[in-house]
Amino acid sequence: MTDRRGTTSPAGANGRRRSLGAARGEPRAARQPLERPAPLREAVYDVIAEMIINRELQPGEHLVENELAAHLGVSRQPVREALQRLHNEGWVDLRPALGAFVHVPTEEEADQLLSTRTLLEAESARLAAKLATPEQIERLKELQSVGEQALSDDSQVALVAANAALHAHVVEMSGNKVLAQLIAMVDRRVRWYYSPIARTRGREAWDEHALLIEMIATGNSRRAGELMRRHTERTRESYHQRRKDGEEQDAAS
Amino acid sequence: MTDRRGTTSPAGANGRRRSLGAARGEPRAARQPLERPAPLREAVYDVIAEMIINRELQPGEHLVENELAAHLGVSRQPVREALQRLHNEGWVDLRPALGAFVHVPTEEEADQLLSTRTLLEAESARLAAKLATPEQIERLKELQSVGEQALSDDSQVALVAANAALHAHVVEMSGNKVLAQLIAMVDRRVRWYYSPIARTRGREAWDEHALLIEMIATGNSRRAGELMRRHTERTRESYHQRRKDGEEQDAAS
DNA sequence: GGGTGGGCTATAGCATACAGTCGGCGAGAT
DNA sequence: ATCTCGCCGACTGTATGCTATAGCCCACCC
Repeated sequence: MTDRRGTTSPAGANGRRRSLGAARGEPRAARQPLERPAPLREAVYDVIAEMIINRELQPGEHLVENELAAHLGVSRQPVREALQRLHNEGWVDLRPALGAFVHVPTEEEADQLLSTRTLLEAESARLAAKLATPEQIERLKELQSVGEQALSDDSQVALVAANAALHAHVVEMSGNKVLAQLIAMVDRRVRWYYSPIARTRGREAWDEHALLIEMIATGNSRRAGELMRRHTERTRESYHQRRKDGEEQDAAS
Repeated sequence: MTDRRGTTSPAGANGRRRSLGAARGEPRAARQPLERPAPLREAVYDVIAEMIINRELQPGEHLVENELAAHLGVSRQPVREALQRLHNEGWVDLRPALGAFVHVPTEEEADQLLSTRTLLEAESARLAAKLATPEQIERLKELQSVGEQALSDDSQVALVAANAALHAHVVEMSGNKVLAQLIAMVDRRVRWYYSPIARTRGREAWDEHALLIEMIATGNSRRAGELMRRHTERTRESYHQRRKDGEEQDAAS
C-alpha cells in the first residue's frame, strides 16, 4: 500500500478487455476530459441482456459465470454484478448455490405483463393529454410520420423502432418518472415474450396512433387514455391469437 | 466473521462435511422442503434496507462499502451485491467511481409514487373482486377485524401492520403477479417517504376498507376498483396535507 | 439387478488483493 | 493573499484465490 508514485511499474495492467469496449461501440480515438469510466458491469449487462433478447441464450439455459467472463474477456466480478441486475429485472432466475438461469417465460406471465402494460400505458396517455405542450405534440406527429414511412417501406425493423419511440414519447409526456420506469421494465419483457410470436400490427396500429395523437393534441385526456387502453389491449389479443396460430402450425407440421 | 456455519474445517480432501450432512439430512422423509443456505447478500440487503427505512442511514449519506462490510462482519463482495439491488429498486443512487448514496426523496417523486400506487392498487381491487373465492373473502374480513381491533387498542404499530396485510391480501387476490411485484416495489418506497410525515388515517380508512370488502365480496369489480382508487387517493391527499402542516410547524418553530 | 453410499468435479459464494481515480490540502509561485 | 499544481489519502472497480456445496458417477452391497 501507499506505493503511489515510486514503485508503480508502468508495464503492469494495461491493454486488456479492450474487446468489450469495441463491443459496446466506442469508436472514439480521442478522449474527452469529461468522459466517465462507465463501469464494466454496465457493458456486461447490456451484452448479456442482448443475448437473451435475441435468443442467443435460450430460456432455461444455465449461465455459467466463468464461461461468460471468459467469453467477454473480463473477470467473474462484473459478470456477477450484471447477473444480479438481470435477476432484479426478471431476465434470469438466481437459484442459490446453483447460479443463474435464463428465465423461462410462461403464458400466464406474458398475459399478466401485457395487461399490466395496458393499464400503465393508458394512464400515461391520459396524463400526456393533460400536460402536452405544443412542441411535444409536434414531435409526436413527427414520430407518427416516421412510422407511416416505415409502413410504406415495409420495413419491420424501422416499424418496431418507430413504434417504441412513439410510445416512449407519450410516456415521457406524462411527466411521471415512476410510471415511466415501470413501463420501461414491463415493456422490455413484453417485447421479449412477444417477439418470437408476432411483430407489430402494422397499418391498423398506426391508424390507432393517429387517432390517439389527435386526442392528445386536443387535450381530451379521457378519450386518450381509453384509446391507448384499447390500442394495447388489441396488441394483447393479437398476441394470444398468434400464439394460438403458432400452436396449430406446430401441431400441423 | 465465522459466526455463520462452522467454517474451520480442515481443507482435507477426505474429511468432507459428512457429519454435517448426516446431521442435517436426518432420517428420511422428515424434512428437506427447500432448505437453502440463503445467500449472505440477501441478509445484507435486508439489513441495509431496514437501516434506510428507519432513517438510521440518512438520505444523501455516502454508503462506504468497507464500513458496511466491517459493521456487518462480512466482506465487501456481498455488500456490493446488496447495493446493486438497492440501486435497482430506487433506494440508493450509484455514482460511478464515487459509490453509493442513499437516495434523496423529492416531493415530486413522492407525489408520482403515490399516484402510481393509486392506479395499481385500484386495478388490483378490480381484479380481486372479479376473482375472489369465498376463503379469500373470509380472510379479508378477518384482516379487517384485526384492523378494527388495533383501532380500538389505539395501537399505531398494529394498525400499520394490519393495513399492509389487508392491502397485500387484496393484491394477492388479483392473481396478477406482475402487478403484485410492481405494487410491492412502489409501496415500500411510498411507506419510506410517507412515514416521517403521516401515519394511517385511522377510523376513516377502515370504514373505507369495510365498504371495499363488501364490494369485493359481492363481485362488484367496477365499484371495488373505484373505491380503492378513492381510498388511496385520500391517503395521497392526507400526505400533502400533513406535509404542508409540517412545513407550517417548521416555520412556526 | 437394483438400490445406496462414497468420492469426484464443476461451480457458486465469499474473501482478499491490486490498480486506477477522485477530491482535498498544502507548498510554492505570482 | 490568492491561485495553482502536485502529492496523498480514501474509496471504488476489477481481478484472483479459496472453500463449501450440489450433482453425478461408479463401485459396492443387498
